[in-house]
Amino acid sequence: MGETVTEAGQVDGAEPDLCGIGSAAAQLGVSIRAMRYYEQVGLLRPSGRTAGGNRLYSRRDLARVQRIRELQDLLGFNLDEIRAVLASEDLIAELRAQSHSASAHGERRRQLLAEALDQHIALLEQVDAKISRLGVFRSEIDKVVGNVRAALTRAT
Amino acid sequence: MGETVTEAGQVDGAEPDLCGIGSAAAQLGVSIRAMRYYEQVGLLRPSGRTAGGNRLYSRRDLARVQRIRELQDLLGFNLDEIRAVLASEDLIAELRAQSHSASAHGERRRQLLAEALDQHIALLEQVDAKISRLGVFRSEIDKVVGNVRAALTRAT
DNA sequence: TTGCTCCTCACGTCACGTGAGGTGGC
DNA sequence: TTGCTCCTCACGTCACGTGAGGTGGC
Repeated sequence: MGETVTEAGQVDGAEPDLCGIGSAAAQLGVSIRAMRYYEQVGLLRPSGRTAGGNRLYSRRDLARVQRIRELQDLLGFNLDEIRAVLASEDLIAELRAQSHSASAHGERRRQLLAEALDQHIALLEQVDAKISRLGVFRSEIDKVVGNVRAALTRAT
Repeated sequence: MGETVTEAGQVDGAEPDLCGIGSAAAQLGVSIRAMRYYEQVGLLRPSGRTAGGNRLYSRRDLARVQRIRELQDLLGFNLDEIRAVLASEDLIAELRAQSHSASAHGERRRQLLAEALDQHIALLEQVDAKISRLGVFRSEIDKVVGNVRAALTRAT
């Protein structure tokens, strides 16, 4: 891990806090294979590599993987759908980096922001729908639990 | 659909309200292939077949498929995990069918009920954990929406 | 030199999707 | 006879799991 970092793309030269694939996967609770697969399909790019070819991940990379897993686990999105969400988030971050006044095309910027807003509002609605369905499911299970508990007290 | 029903396993001879695989799949919003696959891996058994070999599903069969999809979509269970949950629910239904006093082994029955209760309480906890995670995720997305909205009002 | 972690193929698996070719009742 | 729905193989796909064989720094 003490190797020199190549192609980091870092602007400020101060310690970028990178870690290897094993440490990254352990911290996130995902498999090493999954990390490599996300890279293979173009969802994730490690911020650097060691001279020996080992992948190096920044905190932003780790946050990206976490977002991928949230969209998979909580909403059941496939990797193409996740790609679209991440593209929208990347766009927002990019538009925020260039200030409004500095941008040459203010109208184009406004339009892109509006699209990203719509996408995220749609996401919110999907989250709410899931929470609502889970509430219904919860009450079904709760009813079964109540019935079995009653049957048990009658049986003692 | 007007064919005679074989091997229905129905006790009371009155109209059992069976439907074909196409109608069943459409009602449930699942694919015909998925219905056949659940049968292939032993999760589902159509209540009957026509003389020509067409599958016939009862309301209980449809409810079973719905439960399979809930466990898949809402909790992300695989079919082995779902098999265990359904086995527990089947056991509860069976134990309820034979009344306590009629049962020869009351203690065995009590133990099986206790196990099924534990399983369903664990299920409840998993549902609650999912709802909680979704709440956190929701607030993250909500924050992004707020920020983008603010950027848009500044841009107008 | 010995472990340990990392690398790149590449085949296996789970839960289906998707034709291929054939049967059966209005 | 013509559609329509159903049937059984059987290969394809997505998101990885799992070795196979090799490299690289303490």
